[in-house]
Amino acid sequence: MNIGDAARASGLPVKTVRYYADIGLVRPNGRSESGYRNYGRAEVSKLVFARRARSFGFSVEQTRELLGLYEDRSRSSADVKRIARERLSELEAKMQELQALHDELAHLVDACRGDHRPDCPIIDGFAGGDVSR
Amino acid sequence: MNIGDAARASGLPVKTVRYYADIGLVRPNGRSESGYRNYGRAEVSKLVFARRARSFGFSVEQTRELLGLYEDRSRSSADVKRIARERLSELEAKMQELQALHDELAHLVDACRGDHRPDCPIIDGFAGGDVSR
DNA sequence: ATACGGTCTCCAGCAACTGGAAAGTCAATG
DNA sequence: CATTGACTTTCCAGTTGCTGGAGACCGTAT
Repeated sequence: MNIGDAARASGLPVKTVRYYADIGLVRPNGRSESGYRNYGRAEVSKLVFARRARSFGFSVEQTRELLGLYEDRSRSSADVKRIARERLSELEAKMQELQALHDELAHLVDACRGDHRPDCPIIDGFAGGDVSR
Repeated sequence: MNIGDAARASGLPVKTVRYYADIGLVRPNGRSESGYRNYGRAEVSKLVFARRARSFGFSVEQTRELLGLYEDRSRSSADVKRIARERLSELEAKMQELQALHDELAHLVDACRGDHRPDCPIIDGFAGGDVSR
């Protein structure tokens, strides 16, 4: 599997897959005779996982840590569990914020009549939003 | 309200609030005699909104567009509604992906015994993940 | 009056890509 | 078998969105 196929399969741009190979986040399986990077199923899974993690604001280093669990079978599973739990609670917080943003926008769309009057309530709706972190 | 208070209220670093002022994303209400930026309730709401939008991968320009709706009362509300709807469906897609990432991790934590054996199923769980964008 | 924390501007650096150039690879077609 | 065109390689520069630090000014409190 060449880089282009891996990119398509993982939903990442080729450039990014190459970049991840360069920084050692997701290394290819190996190289072909002519120097082409080879990717297999496992690598594509890691790329998908990385894409998801990155898209929710986990840094490359945090993503590397999670992917590290994938690789390092000598790590104790209690350790693995602890790290995964930490990330899980971060994810849950993120989900709440995402819900808040969604609801805010949905409410505003709802309240807006959708005609051509310039006093769309979307404008005023923002002011009352939740201010907590 | 000085920049520090606005930062605290919005959950953003002072540096970032200043940066947003510099690029005109969220401008302060005005300046004090001595040049201090002034922020009010409306500006803080915009900062919160901007923080949320940014934290879910909306670019500064997309965020600016959404905040622009807030400002530009001369824009037709149909236009406003259309843009907001587009963003809403993006948000819903993001929520699904976030749920998938969460479930993946939660399942793995569940399956992991949490003892010190090195063959924690978290490792194997990754390989079977969803590969769609 | 002096200490302190907050604020100002400016400038440099970082993270994570992203785009473009120049050259090599590979499969298919004339 | 030559050549076309898509794909890949490396390298390097540019972009986005902050982030840290220096040096100076502001504002309140002892």
